[in-house]
Amino acid sequence: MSYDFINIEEKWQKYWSGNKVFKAYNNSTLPKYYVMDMFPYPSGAGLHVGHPLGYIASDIYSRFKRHKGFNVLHPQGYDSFGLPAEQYAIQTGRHPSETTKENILRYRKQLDRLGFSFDWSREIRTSNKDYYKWTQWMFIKLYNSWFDLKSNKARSIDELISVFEKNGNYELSASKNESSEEFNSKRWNSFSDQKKEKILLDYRMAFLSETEVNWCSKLGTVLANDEIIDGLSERGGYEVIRKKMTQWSIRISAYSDRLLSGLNDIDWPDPLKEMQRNWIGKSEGSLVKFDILNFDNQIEAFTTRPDTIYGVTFVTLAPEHSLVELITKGENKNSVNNYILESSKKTERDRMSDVKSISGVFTGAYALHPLTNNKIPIWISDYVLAGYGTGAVMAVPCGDQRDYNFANFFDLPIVNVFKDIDISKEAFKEKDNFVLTNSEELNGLDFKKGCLLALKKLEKLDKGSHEINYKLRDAVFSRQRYWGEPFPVYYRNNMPVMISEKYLPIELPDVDKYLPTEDGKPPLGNSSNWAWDTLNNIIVSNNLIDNEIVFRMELNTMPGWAGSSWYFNRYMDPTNKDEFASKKSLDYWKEVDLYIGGSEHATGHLLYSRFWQYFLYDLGLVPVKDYAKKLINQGMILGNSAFVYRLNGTNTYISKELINRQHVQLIHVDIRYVNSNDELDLESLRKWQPQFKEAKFEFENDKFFVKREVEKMSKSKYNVVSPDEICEKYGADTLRLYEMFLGPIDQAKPWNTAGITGTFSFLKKFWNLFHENENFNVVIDKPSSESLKILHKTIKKVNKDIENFSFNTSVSAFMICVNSLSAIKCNNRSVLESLTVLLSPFAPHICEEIWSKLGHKETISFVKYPEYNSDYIKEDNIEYPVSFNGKLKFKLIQESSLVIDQIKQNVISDQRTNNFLDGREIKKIIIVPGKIINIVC
RNA sequence: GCUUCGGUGGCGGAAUUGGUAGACGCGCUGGAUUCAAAAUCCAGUUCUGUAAAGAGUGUGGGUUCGAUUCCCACCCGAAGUACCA
Repeated sequence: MSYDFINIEEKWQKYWSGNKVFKAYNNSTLPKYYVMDMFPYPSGAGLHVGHPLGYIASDIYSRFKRHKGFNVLHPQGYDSFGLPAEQYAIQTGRHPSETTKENILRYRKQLDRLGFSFDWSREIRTSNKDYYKWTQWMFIKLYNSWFDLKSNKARSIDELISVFEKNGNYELSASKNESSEEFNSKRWNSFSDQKKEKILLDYRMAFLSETEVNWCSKLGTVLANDEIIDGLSERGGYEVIRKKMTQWSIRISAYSDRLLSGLNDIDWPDPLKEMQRNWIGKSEGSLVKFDILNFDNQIEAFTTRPDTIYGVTFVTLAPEHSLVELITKGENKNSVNNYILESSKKTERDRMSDVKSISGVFTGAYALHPLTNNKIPIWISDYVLAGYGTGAVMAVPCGDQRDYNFANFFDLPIVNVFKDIDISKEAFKEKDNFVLTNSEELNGLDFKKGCLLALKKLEKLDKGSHEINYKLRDAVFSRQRYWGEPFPVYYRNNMPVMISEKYLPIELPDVDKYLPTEDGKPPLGNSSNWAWDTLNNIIVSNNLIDNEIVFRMELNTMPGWAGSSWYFNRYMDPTNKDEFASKKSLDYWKEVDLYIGGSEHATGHLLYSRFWQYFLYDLGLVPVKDYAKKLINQGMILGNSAFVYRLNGTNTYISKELINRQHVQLIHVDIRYVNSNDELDLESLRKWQPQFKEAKFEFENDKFFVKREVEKMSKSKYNVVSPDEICEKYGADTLRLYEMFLGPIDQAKPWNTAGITGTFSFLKKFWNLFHENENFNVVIDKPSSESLKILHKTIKKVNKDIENFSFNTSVSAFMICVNSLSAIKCNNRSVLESLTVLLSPFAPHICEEIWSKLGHKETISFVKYPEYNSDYIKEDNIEYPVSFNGKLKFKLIQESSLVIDQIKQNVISDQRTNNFLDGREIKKIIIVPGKIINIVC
């Protein structure tokens, strides 16, 4: 009987889903374990072999935990709102919900084929109204909250209102938008409702404000910072400019500190934590206040180097700084305005590529040095970023290279505050190896002491304060797109009003066109039924808008990260109609124990979702702060692209070695037409694309070779390998094993189909262990000690490897095990049974088949996982000396204690140790519990 | 520039706290089986050398009886980030 993987896999996949084998229950006496994958975006292209890598790893771990007696939750769903579906809708006119459904169906089919143990009864889709109802609900919660800096948590807006009513906002310490207005309770109570609303909006966790946004006109929408790469849009690579727009934002910056310190408590990969730390960008320093000559206003500048305060020779403002207009005087007005205009025209990309050129203009105004009262000029320059710190810099040319360059370029004075340090060529940027000079009372101090004293002086004069600054910006939450969650918001008197939770979900309306309207309104502006009737509490026709009962709705939709920021909680109770998840289910599952996904989400989804969970936690809606205890980033599987060389301007292609400095272009060709020797099948190529039909080819030795290169797998590069082809040819079990065998889970690695024969023949050998001459043949006898040794070595290694997520080495261990067992022709039932259970997380179909052939009725998935017994392995007790330092150390292979005489004998008979002993006598033997033996001589 | 991670055969990659470097797989070579091929099985495969032997984990130093592993300097690669004051 040969290994018929096609039938076996089909049979068991049917069995598993038919019997709901992997359904997880919210009440169980078993300990819980929650394994989650980052849910996919169902794109039109389908899966390639790179996609399932993480799913296979998480599936192995889930199955392993099931064997270990855990109640495992292993769900899957779809992040189904998003731009690609909408782009497709724009091009074809088909409704995104239609194409999304199709794509999901195809994804599901492909996933099912790999034998995953997902509990599909818990599937969720972010674009389902039953789901986004709760996304909208949470948005309302954000809107109705403010952030209290004293208790460092989000609180209900009602509490803020009562604070205002009692004390005004003088004593309040809250995270808010820049608004200078201060009021006492009396004034607050005298404000109109609209005015109150306006003020409250500055404090809400979700707020509307005019902010500078990244506008991508090609995509017709704003983008978050993490959606921009090298100044171009991540999707499409289009130009992005800065633009002021009224937008919803989420006050994620309030959580900077907690998001940063929370990293210490979670088991996430270090590089990823580091990325989040950089993105949050904490820096500690001082806020320095500069009076302005002839004005009442002050310029606040953030600096990390208050010790160099005496080196300040000018102040630079960002062109967008709010004081620029006020302080610019007559003759400077023109040049300043021109400069502002020009820098606002620059795209992100221009600004970035323009880093080296120096530009700026003098405002004509002067600031006063806070300690010396010297007059120092105020300049503007776009090297100062409006979005960071206060948008103002106290320029210290001697200590900062940009200030240095700027001062030299515009011939501004430079004061050297570093004793005996040469700054004639460049600024001195170090924080060590200097003492201060030219700095009055700071003279002779180093960085640390200088900072302390400078700050103390500034504080005394009320000219400065200690300040911590973060790079993390509030997240823009509006998208001018169709395929996203609608806001549960209508506008009354131009102020946003939340629709009551009772009437959720606010369903996405149908539109004819998915592009923004011509007057720049988002696509929802194309809907004729997008108004809110406050009497009946329903969506009605736009014609009925009277601004008394019927009001216009918010036209923007939420960004992609809204739905993905809390989905892990929904899996716990996915069909709940009354809550996003019941308290009982939340308390039972608590958090994700293992989360697997790509590191490309480090500063997007993985930061937003942490924030979102913190927020829910503050409101007492979830029981844990951080939702994922452990996270693993799977590396990408790369494609092995093939190229042909085309002579420039011709339709002639030349084989790889014939280039000889001719001018050529590289053209991707489909890797299916290239064999493992990089030879191209020209006949198939000619049929593939018309340009090759009549093309000329120059051969070397009658063969045509292509150039190979490893790059990302993508349809457009013609290097995609589909899991379906592999399943057809070798089966899902082989694919699963091979993907794990390819290398460490977290490393990027190129796909190479040729290598798969190794894991395929391993499975055949495994199958043959149970079969002899076409018959299933295992015997019940006493297992040989040799077979037990082989088995238990493997059990030990595999258990350890799975716990360490070192799946590639456990596959190796299986291969060694099967080879060794077949070498000694072992067909002992108990040994092979244990091996089958051991292998089943990796190759579930074949193991399930064999399990049933062994006469078991239950599915293999819940059988107790084999544990190793050291008694079977013990043998060579001493390996070799470990270290020699007056003492000799021996490493033991087994923990079992040893007879001292045996050690002595071994030591003396071993030639290597004999050399070390050099004739000396063994005085004392110390056995250390940690497997090490010290021999003193 | 800064931060982080990495550099081991023809290739993907193994190697516990420093202890026989190259497990396992691919590829390659030879052999068996076959009319032949596929498949399968056996043997070999770091490099130099016929061999004996020697060299060898990016480079150069150091610690150590012993270094892929620890320390210092440098080179190269990948990822992230960047007028961040």
